[in-house]
Amino acid sequence: MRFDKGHKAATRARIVAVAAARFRRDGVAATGIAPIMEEAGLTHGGFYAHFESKEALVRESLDAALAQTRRRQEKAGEAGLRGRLAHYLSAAHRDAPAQGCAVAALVAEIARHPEATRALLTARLEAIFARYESQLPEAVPQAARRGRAIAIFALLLGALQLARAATDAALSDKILQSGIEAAQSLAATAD
Amino acid sequence: MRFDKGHKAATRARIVAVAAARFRRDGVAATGIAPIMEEAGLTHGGFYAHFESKEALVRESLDAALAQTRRRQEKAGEAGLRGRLAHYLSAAHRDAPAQGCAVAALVAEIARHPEATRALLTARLEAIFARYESQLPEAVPQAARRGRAIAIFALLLGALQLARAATDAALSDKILQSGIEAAQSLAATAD
DNA sequence: TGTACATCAGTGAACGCGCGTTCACTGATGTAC
DNA sequence: TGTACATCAGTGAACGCGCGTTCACTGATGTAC
Repeated sequence: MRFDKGHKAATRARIVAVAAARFRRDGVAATGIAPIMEEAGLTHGGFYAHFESKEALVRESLDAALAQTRRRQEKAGEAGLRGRLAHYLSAAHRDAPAQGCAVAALVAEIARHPEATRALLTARLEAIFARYESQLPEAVPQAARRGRAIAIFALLLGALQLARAATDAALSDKILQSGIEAAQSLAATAD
Repeated sequence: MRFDKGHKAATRARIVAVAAARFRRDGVAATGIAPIMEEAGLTHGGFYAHFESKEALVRESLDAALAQTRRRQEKAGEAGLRGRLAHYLSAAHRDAPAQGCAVAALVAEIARHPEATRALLTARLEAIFARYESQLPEAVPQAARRGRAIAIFALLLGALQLARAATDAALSDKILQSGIEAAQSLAATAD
């Protein structure tokens, strides 16, 4: 069969979207090419017409996932850093890893991936840090801003992971809440 | 052949030690039974005389890894919380995940594991939080102590993961340093 | 207008490989008689 | 003291399965003549 112009690009985008969700939900190593292609409505043989390797798909879908959550975070962050923190450490975010922050879901696994994938993540991290930094109150002095932004993001990411792993619901909620409070404290402290 | 009394227990401990290192270094999903057994000097067929399943080994080695690093952290923490933070976010810890904190290496992956494994991790997290809480300065009021301890650990864990993923050495060092400073700030703030 | 051919996204079978798990067997030693 | 047997940690081959990757092929449409 012959296809519409733009058909292949649409298929490719569908594969990336499926992969972005499944990698975050199940991890990269635990997710096969065949199940991804099947969920995209295709047979697995066609994969290599779109991507050079599984690792190339990892990079594409990591990028897509981060762009997706960035848009959502920007919206939540319109009301300031406080809204951004509450959004990141919400029960909804904890309970929907497939649609959530790819850094929280995959950073430890990607640290073991090839240089190219780690380099892409590093570039995206720089942008994330810059966004958090720009929302810090003016009272935080220039020299401390970048470090503070990094620490706040590390805290959010760690707390989200802990909250996801905990089997005790009360503890999980407590972790989220403690994370928000501590992040606010870090943002507000001037020294 | 017949073996010494205690031989089987020694073999079992060797398997657990190898697994504890490899799981932290490569992740659970990316580590096979056969390579673990081979590194322990055995053939893979004997595995099920020692463990009910791979998942049982995951639990045993998670426990062993946490007990090992706990001992090391206790030593670093003798000089107080400050020593503990510096030890956790040291370049040495970042560069040796196989011998480091199992929570930082595996929490996201374990969040996707069966209930029994997550429950074990949850119990160990409670103990970790309690240890951090006990080292907070007395100035931190009672009602805030537990949340503060949780947030500090989340911050350390997130910063260590970010530092491990970053390909830029200067950024990686900056992440560690920012984590230490922010954790100290969280520990010291009384409000 | 009608025929022949080129295009190319997707199919489906196959490649070698490692996975977790099972199981019949080995063989050195200890125990029973 | 000497023989027969029980023990059991570890071996090695095999199970079915899914992995990432390759490739000859399909078949509907567009283009050339």
